[in-house]
Amino acid sequence: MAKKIKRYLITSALPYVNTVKHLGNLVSSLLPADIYARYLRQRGEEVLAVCGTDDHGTPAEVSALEAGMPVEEFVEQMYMKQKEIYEQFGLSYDLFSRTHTKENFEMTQHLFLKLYENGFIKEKEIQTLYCKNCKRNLPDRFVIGTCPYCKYEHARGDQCENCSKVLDGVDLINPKCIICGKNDTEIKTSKHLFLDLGGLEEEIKAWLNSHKDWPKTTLSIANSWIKEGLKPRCISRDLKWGIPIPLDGYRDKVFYVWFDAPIGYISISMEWAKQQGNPDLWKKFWKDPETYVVNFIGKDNVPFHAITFPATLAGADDGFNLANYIKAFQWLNYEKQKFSSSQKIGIFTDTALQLYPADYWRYYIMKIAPERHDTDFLWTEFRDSINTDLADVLGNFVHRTLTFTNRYFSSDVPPAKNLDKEDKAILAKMEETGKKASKELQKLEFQRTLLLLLDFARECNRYFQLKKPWEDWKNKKHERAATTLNTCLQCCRGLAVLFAPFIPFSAEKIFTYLNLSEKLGKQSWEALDKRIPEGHKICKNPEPIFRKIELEEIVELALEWGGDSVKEVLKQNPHLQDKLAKKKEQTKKEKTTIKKSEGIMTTEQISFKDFQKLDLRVGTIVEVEAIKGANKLLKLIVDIGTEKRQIVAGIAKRYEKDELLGKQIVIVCNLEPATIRGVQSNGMLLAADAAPEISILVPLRKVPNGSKVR
RNA sequence: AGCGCGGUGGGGUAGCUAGGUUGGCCCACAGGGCUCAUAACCCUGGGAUCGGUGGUUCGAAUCCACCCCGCGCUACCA
Repeated sequence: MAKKIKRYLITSALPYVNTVKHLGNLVSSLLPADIYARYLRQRGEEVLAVCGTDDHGTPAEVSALEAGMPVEEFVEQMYMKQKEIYEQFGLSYDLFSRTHTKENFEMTQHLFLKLYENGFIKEKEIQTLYCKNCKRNLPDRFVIGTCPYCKYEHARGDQCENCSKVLDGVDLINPKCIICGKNDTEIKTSKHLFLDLGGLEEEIKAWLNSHKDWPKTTLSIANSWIKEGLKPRCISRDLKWGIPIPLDGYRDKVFYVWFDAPIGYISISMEWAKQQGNPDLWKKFWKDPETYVVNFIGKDNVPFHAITFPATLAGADDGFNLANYIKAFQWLNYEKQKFSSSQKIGIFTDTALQLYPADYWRYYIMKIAPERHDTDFLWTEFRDSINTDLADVLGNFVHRTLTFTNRYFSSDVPPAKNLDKEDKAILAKMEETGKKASKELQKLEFQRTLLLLLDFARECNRYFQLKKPWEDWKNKKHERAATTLNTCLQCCRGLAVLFAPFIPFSAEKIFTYLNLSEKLGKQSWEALDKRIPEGHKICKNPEPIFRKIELEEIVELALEWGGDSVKEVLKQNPHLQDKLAKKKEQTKKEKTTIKKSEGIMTTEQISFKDFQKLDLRVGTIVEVEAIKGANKLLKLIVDIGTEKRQIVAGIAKRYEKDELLGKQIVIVCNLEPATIRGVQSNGMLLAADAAPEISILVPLRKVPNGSKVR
């Protein structure tokens, strides 16, 4: 931190292109980067803030296949969509681009060749799978099959999620292509390229050690990688979608997505420079050591920003700046659950904008930003924060000041004469808040900054209340009331300046109502001694800045999108119960329809004979036991009449021992045995999979154990 | 199982890496005030054995040990 800072380069983790992102993605990298950038620009600093979509990798290809579109087109569309959403959120990047650009191709290939020249690229022959039917190589998750270790049948080509053993696609028993679902594969041997992280370990270690002030999240994850020792990582893939490898013998391969993605930060800066008409402009941000580089990321991204990307730059040895600060955020949960794109849990950025103004989201999620540990998005807290902090405290102070000025001083900023102790105190508090908050934000402490700002807003209300200008007016002490209101108007201006990075749209509104012509984006927190001149006309018809959120609204939203935090609210507000019941029914219906249309129903018919192959029988659960080392699995002993069967079921998350004991269930008796987590499973129970809910099928009436099911 | 994070009044949290006046803040709750304002704002109050046990210390929410509970990760999901 001792270095001289001339300018700032700010990066947000590049959002992956295949889906619309949720609030969790927003809070961990996109939004804080914007707030920081806005704050610095207000201070008059030279700032370059870049971001863009991460376009390559197999998930994009899979999504494109599902959508029935060429990858290129699909990715282009998703890029446009995401870009538009972020603009609506007020994210003020100097450029929001993507990684599928000419610039990124060039820079990625350039850095790779440097690494190659410097001896940090290793070649190794490995075996990979190829689907003869699709005529496609099957790296990583393009293939599933049975795990050779635990016999789990849906192990992926990179790892078995059941026993967590790291796999190679060729290890899988009965490997299947996920595109065509067929086992028409063959093993191919080919050479691949590896980034020799081990050779760069000392350099990375030293760099990490020189940054003890980084968030604990960043350091602990990075250090655990170091502790395990850095192994070579494969950076090539037998795919078409990606950046081609510029090396003989590898020209039919592309770079693995994690290699080219962070290089996007550089290439997007280059694109920006071109747009500025000065193609070399990016160099002062990336190559001048007096630039301060900050990465904003979620905790999953730490290895790439604290290990592999710096290793890439260090190994290329081409004068690129490494990050000076890596701000890693933990997870934002949604109503105590994990945000999940695949399971559609949580609020997504496009939906959010349809529900409430961007500033509402910006404010609340930064207020609860997971800076030190995971936090929860709760509808009830969302409403409380918006209503209390924004509407009551901030918005209402501004509104009462403006209204008073309009009514009693015919919209003129009244003169301030003979400032007393309290007048001076509140103005001093404003300047002090600016300085203190500035210090916090320079340390990237977002929540602490916000608390300081809010504290000042409360102080403003306290001041108004204490000075009672309405009383002064009635008692003909007009001059005194004038001084109070003048002071309040100065505070309104200060509040707008202070809150601007967090809620830019609303801050701008305040400036408009104050009828100020100066640029809000240029007002430094550390220069809050500027004053609106006496006699300045303010806007005549100010509206409340923030509309409050009704209780009913969030109850409905929680019902629609899920959320337990409103349960307590409902208990206390029985009149909302009816609404709940009706809505619930409706949602249920909708959900069922969705499931039906979404679920892939097979069109392939089977004969009755085929069906008869299944030996389904009723049994009673007589024993239940947790399986050590597995948090989803239970070992069940089921009495099926002729014998007691041991089966393993992945239901531990939803079922307790007591709920299961003595219940009759249906099991598949002639399923081939499997060993799961070291425990034999001789059959499978039937249950409806409505993730995350699991509902076990039971016979409606009691029947003898062993009864056949058909 | 390993790793990470957490367990603070009814809810949400700060503090805890540098241990020391009455454990801070927001919401909710109770009482009061005010009426300029979006039924807002202001004041006062009740309420916590700081997950448990043991230890270090003159002194621990804060350090150490063990244990219990929750969550997450171990997958290129922020």
